[in-house]
Amino acid sequence: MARWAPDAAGRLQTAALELYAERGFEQTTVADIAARAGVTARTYFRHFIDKREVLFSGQSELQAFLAEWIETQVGPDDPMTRVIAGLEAAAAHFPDKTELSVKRSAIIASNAELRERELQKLASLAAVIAEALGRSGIDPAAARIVGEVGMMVFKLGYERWIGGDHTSFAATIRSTFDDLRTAMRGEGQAAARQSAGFA
Amino acid sequence: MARWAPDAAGRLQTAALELYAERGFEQTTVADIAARAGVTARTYFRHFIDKREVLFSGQSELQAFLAEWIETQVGPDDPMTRVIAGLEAAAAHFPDKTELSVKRSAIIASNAELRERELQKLASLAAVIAEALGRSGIDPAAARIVGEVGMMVFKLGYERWIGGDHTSFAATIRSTFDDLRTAMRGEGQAAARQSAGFA
DNA sequence: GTCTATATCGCGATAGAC
DNA sequence: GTCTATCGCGATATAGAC
Repeated sequence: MARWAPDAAGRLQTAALELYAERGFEQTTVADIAARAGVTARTYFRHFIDKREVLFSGQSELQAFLAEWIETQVGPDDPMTRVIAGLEAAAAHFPDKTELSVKRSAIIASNAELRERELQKLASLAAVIAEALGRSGIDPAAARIVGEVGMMVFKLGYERWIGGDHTSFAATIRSTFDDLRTAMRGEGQAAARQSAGFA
Repeated sequence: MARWAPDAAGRLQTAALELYAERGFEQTTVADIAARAGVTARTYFRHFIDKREVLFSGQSELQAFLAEWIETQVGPDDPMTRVIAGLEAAAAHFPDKTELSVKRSAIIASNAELRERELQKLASLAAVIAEALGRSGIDPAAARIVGEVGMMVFKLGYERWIGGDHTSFAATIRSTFDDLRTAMRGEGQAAARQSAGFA
């Protein structure tokens, strides 16, 4: 028999999610989490850099998938189209929406520090998209913008998906992007100004 | 004579900026900052919730200005146009780019915790824009999207302004938005797919 | 795994402003 | 007198060093 129970990281994640849900993030100490997972606080910090990070694994898989997808596409489509298609593909591979994922979102929403970490992860997603586009030969400034837009669509789409109805994540991404395009298009005054020679 | 030197908060901000620039954020303790400002660490925490917050005042003025501006506009322009115009107006009221503001940006860029806080402030800006639009009768979902876009334009524009050439902040905001519109419009494949019935 | 720095916050006291 | 800014002390937990 092994000296330690396997998958300490997994047990820590489960313990943390449970405790954060039960008592709230601030009322939970890292020592509590470690105890429930059957390890010491020191071991916790070997697996996760800080108290927040337990809730944000998975992010790196998404980033890797997207970067790979963006760089291996060969079509003549423009960067924005390519990134949104990549997000839809990634969304199709997402695990189903479970009670736990909803709970996780609620925990994050309830605490400022956790919301900050989530934003940092999203910023990192934007950077990954921009870098992948850059490696595909897209101009860096344009890549930066498209990375930000892609990230925003993912953020709003995820939010809608978790909070909402029963549509698939991929479909939610698509409709979010459509709504964004509509908002950007502008009507009346805006259209007039634009056709008057804006860019 | 007053019992305490006035403007403790201001002295704390100055001291913090100096020390963060001299030794770096992590190498500076709150006690150091307080000492240089002539108060105790306990007093520091009465003015700023945590070690990072000293670098992010000013944000609330921007938010108040924008909310006010958005709600008092009367033109028939669509929300996106209104928000960008508001950002340009706010940018026109910004203090000049000084050595200190550049230094402040460099400090923030050099530390992950500070970048997280900056993102949180920007998220709060997006929320403020969305709420102001909501109070102006705009549909909440559309307001949310426009808030996010406005925030992004501000973020990218500020970054370009601080990092770049000699253009005014307002002009930088405008050209950033133009670039965003160009990226969103999409060419070739994207245009074809769109006219094939996407939105 | 142990040791430690320090960020953060609660509490009670103090002194001047109004 | 009440209000407000500050101090000083003490406690706890995160996070990094050794």
